[in-house]
Amino acid sequence: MSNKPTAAAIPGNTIGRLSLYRRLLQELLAQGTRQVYSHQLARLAVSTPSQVRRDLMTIGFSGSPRRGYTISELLANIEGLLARSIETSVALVGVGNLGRAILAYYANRQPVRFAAAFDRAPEKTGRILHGCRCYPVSEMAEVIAREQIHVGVIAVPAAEAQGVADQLVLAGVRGILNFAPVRLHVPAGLYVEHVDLMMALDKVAYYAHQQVEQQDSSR
Amino acid sequence: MSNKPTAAAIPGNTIGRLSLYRRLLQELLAQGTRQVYSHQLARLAVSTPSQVRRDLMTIGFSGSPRRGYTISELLANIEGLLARSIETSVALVGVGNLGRAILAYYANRQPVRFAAAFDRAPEKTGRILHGCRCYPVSEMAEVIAREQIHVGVIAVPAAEAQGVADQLVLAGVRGILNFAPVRLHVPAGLYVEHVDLMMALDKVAYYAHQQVEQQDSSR
DNA sequence: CTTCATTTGTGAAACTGTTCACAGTGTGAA
DNA sequence: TTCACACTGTGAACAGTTTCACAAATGAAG
Repeated sequence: MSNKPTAAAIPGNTIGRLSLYRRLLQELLAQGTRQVYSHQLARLAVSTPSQVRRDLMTIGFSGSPRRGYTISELLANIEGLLARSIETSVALVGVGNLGRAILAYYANRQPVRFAAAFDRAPEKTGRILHGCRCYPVSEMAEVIAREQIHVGVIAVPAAEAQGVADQLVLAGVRGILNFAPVRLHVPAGLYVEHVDLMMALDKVAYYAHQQVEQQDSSR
Repeated sequence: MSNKPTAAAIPGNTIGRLSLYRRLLQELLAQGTRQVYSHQLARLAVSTPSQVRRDLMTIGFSGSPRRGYTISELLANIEGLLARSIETSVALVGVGNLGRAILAYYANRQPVRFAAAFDRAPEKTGRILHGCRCYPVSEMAEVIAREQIHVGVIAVPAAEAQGVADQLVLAGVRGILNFAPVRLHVPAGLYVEHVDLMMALDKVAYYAHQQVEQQDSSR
């Protein structure tokens, strides 16, 4: 039986929170804490104890009553689950303002390796930024195959994003993180995560403004 | 009756999609299209016709059978709802790599006005970046009050984010867009949107890798 | 050894968001 | 003017997620 039943599909929200827990647990461990209760982790994550327990239950991790969860074990568990990221090499496409900021942001954070960057502009290629070599887009397929890259990060203008995505898919990438303000069409089964900055700001503006109105109307 | 019943709380997901529809509709209008069907908009948004119709129903907008939705009307409707953003001034805190990229990204996109930026480092203050003046953090309260800023964007290192959030709240901001990899604690009623780049990449890496495994196990 | 306080694990309820399916309707064609 | 079609609007089913509430387990204290 090579198929562990634990390996069922974990919902995206849960994966997101696990990523957060990992960071928090790393900090706690660095501070010398050994054990943690669901309510403590919940406070750090700005969540609820129930939610934390449910998430840990989802990944099949157990604590013990009265003692809580052993941080080192829990951390190992979560890292084993997610951060094959360690084994996952990533490619960045688009070395503009945003691309460079992304590179800087992820540089030297543990579980990520940017194995290559790509840009159309010749003056950007050939250099090494934050430990990541920049190639011309024409070499994308070749480099992605050679470096065993499974994830692509798109940080190009909206108009070029779909084309880049197509190239990435063709090159064999299995997941895409897209910063361009367009929805990407990809073959079924491929995973795409959109980070839509415009949408994010619109949401904040909407709710912030709504509050102002409620305040006004309650005079 | 000053309270329009339409003004009920619209769920965050819907607001997000409306933001997307707005962009798509703007493009369509620029191309000279006048009318659009739910299934067309759905294809552009990589969504479903049902979802589109439900969203427009949520904001109380009606089309007509066989004709679809009139783009100009729909756009006006959505903009009237969301993009009080036009009236909402925004402040950026943290003018590092990410902060500058954010500024560049939003600069000259219609419904956003970055009225001020703040940074601790003296060598960054006093300049004007992408049409946005940079002040020292000590002047935050004053500038935010003067410029009627209601939204703050946080792009500082994790360790400083909570402190900055507290200052923003104190200065009277009503919504926060947070790029720092920490969960912020704010008074109830204030809106916070987190853009967690680490989490986003973890999600992609997880699902991308899972795919690889499924492929392998199905030999 | 027993009791008590505390925390986990989890079935079930409640809630939220999405999709279905079809009645109703305006439109263009004849 | 009538007809048939292709669309919208929406109640209701469905799916997914979060929260509740409580039994079971554990360690500490007496």
